[in-house]
Amino acid sequence: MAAALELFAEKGFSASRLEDVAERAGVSKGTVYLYFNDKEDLFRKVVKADIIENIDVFEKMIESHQGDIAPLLKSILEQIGKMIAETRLGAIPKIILSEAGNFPALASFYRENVVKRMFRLFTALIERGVHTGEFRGISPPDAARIMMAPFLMMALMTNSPGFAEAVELQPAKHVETALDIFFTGILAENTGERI
Amino acid sequence: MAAALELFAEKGFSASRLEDVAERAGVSKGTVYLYFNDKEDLFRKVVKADIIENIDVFEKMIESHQGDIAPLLKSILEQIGKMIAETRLGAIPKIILSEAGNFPALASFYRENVVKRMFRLFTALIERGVHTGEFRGISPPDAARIMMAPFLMMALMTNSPGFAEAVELQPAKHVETALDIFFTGILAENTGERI
DNA sequence: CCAATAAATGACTTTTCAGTCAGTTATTTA
DNA sequence: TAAATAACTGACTGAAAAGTCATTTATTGG
Repeated sequence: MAAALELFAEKGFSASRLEDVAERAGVSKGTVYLYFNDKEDLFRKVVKADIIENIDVFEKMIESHQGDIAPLLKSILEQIGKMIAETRLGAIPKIILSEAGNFPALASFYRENVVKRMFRLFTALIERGVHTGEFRGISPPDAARIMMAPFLMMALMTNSPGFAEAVELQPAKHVETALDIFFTGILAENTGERI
Repeated sequence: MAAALELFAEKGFSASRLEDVAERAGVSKGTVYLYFNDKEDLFRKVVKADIIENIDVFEKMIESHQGDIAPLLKSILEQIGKMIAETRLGAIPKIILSEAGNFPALASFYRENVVKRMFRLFTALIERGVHTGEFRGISPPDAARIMMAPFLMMALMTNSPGFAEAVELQPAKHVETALDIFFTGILAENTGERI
């Protein structure tokens, strides 16, 4: 599955030969079919693994959280940034977006269980911040989308050869700047809405 | 070429049958081969058309501009937002990112002539704003990347069925919020660096 | 109006690759 | 240590799709 994720990220799903996946994993093509019904099944299992659990963790963190929203939000985003920088998980949104048209069921699963869930989670957090007066009166869903964008960008670019370099994208710096500009942009204190 | 762009955007390059491109264009498969050497040649020509000219226009606008940077920057970004919302051009970055591994030469062309050029253009503008004191002392290349992210997001999502809806992305609103948060986040006046 | 030329067609050939399975190798159990 | 079982292999098959080209259809010019 790790070999498949790598190859799919590099070449896309359709353009990846199952034999190359097998070779990269150090087995023969036949072996792959002992564990996965077909190529699509392999793709589906690659996507489902490792994704859902992380969201559960974030939801738990949020439920039990007390106090200011910004530090929690920053902490979650920093963790996501680390995950994209240090693992191959960022390749999954890239593959999903590319292949959404060919695998409607999988795309739908991903939209419902990952995209929408993350979006709701961030929207709810920002809403809390707006209610307490910590953030200024922006629309929470709109702000959530803008907040997510630099992370999507980073996921895509670090998994497409040469693109991160083309925009001088260094993960840690990128996350830091994203948080700096976003929070400066929505904190009430910076636009005179509070204090 | 318009038919190809549509189909590649929907299904990806490898998964698109040349016969389907031909059908959508209202010609036969043979006809496609009269105008393009092979599938890859078609892809290359689709990507190169319509992209470069727009950047030339922006560079001209910038050269001749006098006065505050923010309004110019906003105007350029609004135009880009409109283009993504109203044409299929946003599909091109999506296809390029997906297929970068399979077409290194094309990916390299796109990185040099589109990504890097836009990136330099935005970086230079932000730098001017920082120098005049209009923007606070952020790193221009870092800010440029963050500024571009919501537009990349929009290009990808509006060209992947169901994803724009999943995050309630309405192009005009999205652009407006992106600009609002970004400029609030970098204007010097909001962090006390100027007046 | 007809010949010459250009454009388009779609049946055909070739290539590629997902998926199969009879045979081989490794591991477990008695 | 030998039989039984499990894991793996890669040559093979069939389907799908890229790419070809002899033939047909449309356009132009005299």
